[in-house]
Amino acid sequence: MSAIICSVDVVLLTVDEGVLQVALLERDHDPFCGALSLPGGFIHPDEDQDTQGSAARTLRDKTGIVSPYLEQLSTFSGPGRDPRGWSLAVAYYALVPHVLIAASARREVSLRPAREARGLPFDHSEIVRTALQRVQSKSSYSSLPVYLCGETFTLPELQSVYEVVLGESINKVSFRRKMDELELLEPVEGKLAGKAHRPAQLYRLRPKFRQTLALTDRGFNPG
Amino acid sequence: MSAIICSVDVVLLTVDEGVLQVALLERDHDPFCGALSLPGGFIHPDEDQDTQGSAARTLRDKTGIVSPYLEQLSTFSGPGRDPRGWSLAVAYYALVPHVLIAASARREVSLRPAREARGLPFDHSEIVRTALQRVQSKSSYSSLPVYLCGETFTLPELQSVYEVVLGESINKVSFRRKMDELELLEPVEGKLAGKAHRPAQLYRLRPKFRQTLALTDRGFNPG
DNA sequence: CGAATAGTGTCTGTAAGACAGTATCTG
DNA sequence: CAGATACTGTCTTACAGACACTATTCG
Repeated sequence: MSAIICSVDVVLLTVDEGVLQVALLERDHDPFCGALSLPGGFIHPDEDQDTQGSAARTLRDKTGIVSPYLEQLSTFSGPGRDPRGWSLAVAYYALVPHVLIAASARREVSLRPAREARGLPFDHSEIVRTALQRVQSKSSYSSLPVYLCGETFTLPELQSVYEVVLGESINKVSFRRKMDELELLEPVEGKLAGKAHRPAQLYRLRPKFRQTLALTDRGFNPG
Repeated sequence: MSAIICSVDVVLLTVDEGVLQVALLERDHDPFCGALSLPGGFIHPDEDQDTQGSAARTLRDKTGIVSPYLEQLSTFSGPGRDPRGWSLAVAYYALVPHVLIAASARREVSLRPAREARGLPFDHSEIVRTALQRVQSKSSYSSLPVYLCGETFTLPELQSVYEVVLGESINKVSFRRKMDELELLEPVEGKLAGKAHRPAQLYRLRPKFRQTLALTDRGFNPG
């Protein structure tokens, strides 16, 4: 029961430029001073109600972002992941619309294509990989990707976010049928004018799904 | 970063008497001396390669069982869950066939119906609840329940285990079709004589699935 | 009107559920 | 042979995917 280094790390994901991006910060002290890494920090028992609180606090303090979606991913541990000694990190992942990052993220935050994140310090590359698997898997049978959209969005936008997350294209008719059955969305007045074509209907999350995922039995299958 | 109590807890599940059972131990010291609780213990940085190692060691030392399936569940934390102070427990769940418990479990191990586990010390009731949800959910689209069967088993036995875990009955034809498609099992010589009727074919896990789950797209649906 | 994107109607194929049949054991 | 359980053949139903059609905007 000697010294265990207890920390949290957050994989903050967003979709920009048609790609899943992960938020990284340049470390300002050793170990790995100067390297880009996940936002993370020590657990503060005096301050935090639990590790979820530690993650929310760390994310807010280091990136400026208060994420509407923050979920525990997994706990990583062992003698080798931190040169300072045996350590334990409870990892979380957050999903935020890109507009929120543009609006409130501190300038130090760097976005990098998440699937190309390699060579990060500690075991952060593995944590990012695990987060991507979880988000991809969970998106295949739930409404998780709506957290990557803003307040309002169109169905083609939402489908595109699903396709980016899942890494494969989805049948349009099936996608819309499924969205309809889930009764997840409600139309919002005001259309989104595209560039120079038929504008799409705007939708928003129904209030009852603000804090809950909608689940589907059979998933969004490629097509 | 003051003192954080770091431990692991294991939810050991098995199917007996047609019910999911959880293994509990009587605590022999405070806090909660005398109460039935999950097998758990402190992380030993000098000894453990990671928390998975801590969980395997704790399970072996306290129950005598070496589980073929042990997976991280979630991490529970906060100032209130342990009267000694701010604590963090990495929870794991293990699935073992009942014959293994009969063969190697220490006499102190008590099995209790898992869905009725309430009033356990710390937040162990919540941990058990979370484990049940995870196992149920994962069983609906994977071969997880085979770990609850012994080396060899019949299809009616396996289906019954699925039904116990999922809490609902499964269409027999669909179940067998699915098992066939997954190419998960191979027949074994020697039939299992039931009580007084047609004996069922014995099967075992194909070697390539010893360490891997088989996944299905659409799940085992009730019927 | 043409181009481009949004959205829909409908056919088809696939896979799951229901049901009823056959197979094989004990006493 | 009766009873009980194991296993299978096949029809029906439900849902996902394909495709082609209509709708609406801009220039």
